[in-house]
Amino acid sequence: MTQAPAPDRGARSRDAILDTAAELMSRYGYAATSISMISAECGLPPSSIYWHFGSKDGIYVAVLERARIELLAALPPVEVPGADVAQRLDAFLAEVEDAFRRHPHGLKLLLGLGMVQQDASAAAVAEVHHYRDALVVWARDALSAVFGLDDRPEVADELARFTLRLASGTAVARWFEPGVVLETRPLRVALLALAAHHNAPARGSSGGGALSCGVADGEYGE
Amino acid sequence: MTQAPAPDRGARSRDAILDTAAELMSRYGYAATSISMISAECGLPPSSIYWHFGSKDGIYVAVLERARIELLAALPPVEVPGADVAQRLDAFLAEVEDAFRRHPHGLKLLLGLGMVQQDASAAAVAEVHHYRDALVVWARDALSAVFGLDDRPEVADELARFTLRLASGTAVARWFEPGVVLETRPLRVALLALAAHHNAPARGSSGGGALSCGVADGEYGE
DNA sequence: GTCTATAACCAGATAGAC
DNA sequence: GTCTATCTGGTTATAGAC
Repeated sequence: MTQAPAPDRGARSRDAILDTAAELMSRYGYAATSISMISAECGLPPSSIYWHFGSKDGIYVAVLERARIELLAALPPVEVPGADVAQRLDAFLAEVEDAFRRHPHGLKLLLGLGMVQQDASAAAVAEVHHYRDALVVWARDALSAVFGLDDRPEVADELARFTLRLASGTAVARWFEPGVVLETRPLRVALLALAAHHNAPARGSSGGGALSCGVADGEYGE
Repeated sequence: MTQAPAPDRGARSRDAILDTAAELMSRYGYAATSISMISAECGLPPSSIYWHFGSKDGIYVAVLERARIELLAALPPVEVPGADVAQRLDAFLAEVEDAFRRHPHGLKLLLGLGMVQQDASAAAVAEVHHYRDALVVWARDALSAVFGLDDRPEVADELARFTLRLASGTAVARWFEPGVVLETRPLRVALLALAAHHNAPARGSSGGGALSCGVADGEYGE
């Protein structure tokens, strides 16, 4: 009941602006989100928003930076626990699916800009690439750990690209139909088949050749 | 050398506006593309643009409609030729990859709006969904024909979703790095493994059980 | 740090001559 | 069908009191 001495009123306002901006920008995109909209939604006048962030680009950079930090914190650690490939993969996929469901902002922000490369401020472009690069590195390292691909970086890269592109595409689908989730069952089948196709060592699995798959390499092989 | 009697000057202007708008909107998104930009780029004054399309929404609808028609015309026909699954799948993937490479506008327009659902005009929303639905139907029918899934519509749906999401995600990646292509090799492995996982009949293939895959169903099965 | 008020500008859209 | 000129309203951003 202390009557709001509010030593940190500034920080709270800053967060409120950031929350509102993240919500609106991930819904309408950067260009279509105006300062007036943010102001009306969060209650603070435009001048306060400018006091905190300096410019519209500044808001965007701050929003994206926070989304990146939150998303990376929510993603599974690179060293997934599990004795064999199947266990690690299941743990990995469960956590990815969960992060995807609980952090709808992340990818939508990256997509919903409408200004990714051209005409944007250098800081905004840098943050966009920072965000994206962090995701790529995380995916490569995590999948490398899951499949034991320390000595096959190009395979880990392919699995990472595949996973991230499927996740991005699912984020696009969720844009059109809210409620769409990342389908981990087909992704699981696909990742196992891809690893087998490359004769991944499957270190820690029950057997060296266990991942080989007749379909991919045999009858229908390239 | 006929000195431009130009009986179809209107149609040519309309096309020029459409070309410019498609280029700009797929690059910057709908909201960030202004009438002035289109006017400056294509040479015609704003009033001419409004005479042809009535409103900014009208331009967007026309651009999207044309992109949809062009993309669908470029996609492989539903009935892919080929005696067995492998042949049909290869033909299918080759054409999809080609269409993806040669029609960079399509997906970027769908993504780069920043206004997909809310606040947009009813006509724009309808055209966006028309576009998307046409792609979904095409993918389901084509993959159903490739794998012989007439009696397994839910499997065809899953393969279609998988393929389209991977393609959408790749379109997003291409947004960041121009030159990115649709990787059909991993997609091929994944689709075969998914079909095998569902015990797809593989009608027209060399054998009924040929698609079964030890990895997906056996040791690591769910 | 937050507010009211407003400057400077550019957007989408229209009027009407030709 | 195309042009010049313009209206109205919203946009980013700032000034200055509190």
